[in-house]
Amino acid sequence: MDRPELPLPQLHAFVVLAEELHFGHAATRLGIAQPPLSQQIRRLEDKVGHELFTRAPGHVALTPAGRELLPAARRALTDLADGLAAARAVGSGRAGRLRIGFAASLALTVLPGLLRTFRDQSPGVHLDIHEMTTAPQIAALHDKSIDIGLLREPPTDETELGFRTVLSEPFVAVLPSAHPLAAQRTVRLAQLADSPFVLLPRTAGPTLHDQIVGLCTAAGFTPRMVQHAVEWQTVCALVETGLGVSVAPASIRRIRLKGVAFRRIEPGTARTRVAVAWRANDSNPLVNRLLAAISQDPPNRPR
Amino acid sequence: MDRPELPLPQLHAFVVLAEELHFGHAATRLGIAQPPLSQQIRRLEDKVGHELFTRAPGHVALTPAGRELLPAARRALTDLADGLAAARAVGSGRAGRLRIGFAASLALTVLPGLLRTFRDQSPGVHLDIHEMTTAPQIAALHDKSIDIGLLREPPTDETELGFRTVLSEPFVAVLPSAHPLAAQRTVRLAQLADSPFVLLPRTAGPTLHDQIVGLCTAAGFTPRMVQHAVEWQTVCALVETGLGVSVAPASIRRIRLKGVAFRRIEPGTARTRVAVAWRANDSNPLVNRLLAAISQDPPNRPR
DNA sequence: GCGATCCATACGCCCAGAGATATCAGACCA
DNA sequence: TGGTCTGATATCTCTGGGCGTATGGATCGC
Repeated sequence: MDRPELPLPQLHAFVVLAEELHFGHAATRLGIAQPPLSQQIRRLEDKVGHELFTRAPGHVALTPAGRELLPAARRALTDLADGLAAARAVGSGRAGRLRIGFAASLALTVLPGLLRTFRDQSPGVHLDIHEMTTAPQIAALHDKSIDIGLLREPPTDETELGFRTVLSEPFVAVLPSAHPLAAQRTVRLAQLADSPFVLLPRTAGPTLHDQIVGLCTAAGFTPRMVQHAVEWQTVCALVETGLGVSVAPASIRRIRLKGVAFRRIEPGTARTRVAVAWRANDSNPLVNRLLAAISQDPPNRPR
Repeated sequence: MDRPELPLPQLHAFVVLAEELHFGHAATRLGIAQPPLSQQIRRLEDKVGHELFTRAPGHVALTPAGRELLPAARRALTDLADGLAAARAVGSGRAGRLRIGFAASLALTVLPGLLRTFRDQSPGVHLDIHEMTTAPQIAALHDKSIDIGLLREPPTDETELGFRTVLSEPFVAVLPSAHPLAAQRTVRLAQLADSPFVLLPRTAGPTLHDQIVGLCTAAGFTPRMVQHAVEWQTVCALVETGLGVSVAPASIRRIRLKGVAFRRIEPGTARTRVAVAWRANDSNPLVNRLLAAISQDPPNRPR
């Protein structure tokens, strides 16, 4: 690509004159006097090396060379105007694309409100949402395949990522309706000691997994795993079949299955945090806009 | 169309930097020092209103806004470079389009050589050739639907057109082979006084028509028209059928029909001129190139 | 900790070009 | 023939920006 030879102001004058075919009118449209316009055209013709207009008195017309240059000039000007507008829209966060990873358990709680709030504020922004568990979200943030993560139990050793807790919720026991404990309003964790467990695999989200196992350990037993499933939806389905019980964040109450009962765990002091995560050095203004949307409309309780 | 906000040199620098993603290398490619490049980018970012690159030490990358602007900038630059090259090619006569009207009788004589010469000199030029008689050529030159005319007997009262004679040729008698006069090597015009005539209609080319009729009148008779035809080819075909005789420019000897004889007219003083015609005020360089091609390769005798 | 690398900043030079006003020249019309 | 319209020319001003050199500051690798 060579260095540009034709200044844009002259091309603009050229295009306008080509439309008006009248120096006086074109100058008026350009907001300048007529002599400067004559100069602009003259300079442009000097650079092109050929006349672009024939000036018969009372009749200005394009030469073949001018006819050849006109569409290119027009395209260049509109391209730049459009490109500039688009760049400004993206730069100011009025448009663009934001890739969001989210934990499946949030699909029914924090995610809908967040998306609605953000879309209202930034209707021009395209949102790509990808369901993924915590660990893949961290990796995806690092390799820049997502810009925002909505995840559980953020790791504490991530210096390049920012985290902000958006929700703190207790745990619930997930029981088949037929389970004896389902008759109680609340459940103490130790009562689950003998039941087989269904949980997410540790690789999906080690922190949350360790937290749940830790709770059981504190209650005096080691949970006996019979099955792993990568989505809470699946966990509930497995519980429904009577395969086992589970312990899960309260959000999953939103998953309504006939044969599954959710029971508050006593004491309810242990809580799991849902956080939004982003690259600390991300200059994309949409990231900050989304964080602002979260602050403005905090989903601070499980609904 | 608004006045352009982004200077092209800055956009050029932007595009190069977006390709190199390295200020030093980009500056070298642009042939300038590094600080000026930093300034260019800075000024461009000021005008856009947003950063276009993230400058992490050792790692320059486009922002979303920059990614949005880049294709538009690239398109604009290539469009202008291409448009400028095309305009220069057209302006210098290396490319473009030339519309030529020509009399059908020249299709076998002056036209082929002229086209060959011109195409050799200006291979990039597209030639539109249109067969038409003299009067329509004059009209087409005036309304600019052709740029060049090749016609017979140019009118003398056309101030806005330029003419140059390219060929002066005698007349021949066109006879059926069976005609008694076909036995002679030459024919005196008065010998045709009793034969019916086939000619082009006067509207096709009044000057040539009047000239032929004038020759007959000078020879002491008024030709008796039995048929008009708008092409010499047709005239010859009609003569072949024995419908009549004709008087035509010698060029039409090139039309070879078994049953038609061409005979020199004695005395051969009367000649018809073939001229090239153009708009005197036409600034199209291709017109002058074509005129130059004619001067260089004069088709000065009927072949 | 010490260069090396890389980009930003500061400052100065200089010119192309965009703008204005005043004036001229040709064509056309009354 | 003189007025009008149109575009060109002449001349001046001013500023944006393109480029240079010198220097500062941050990060990285050894």
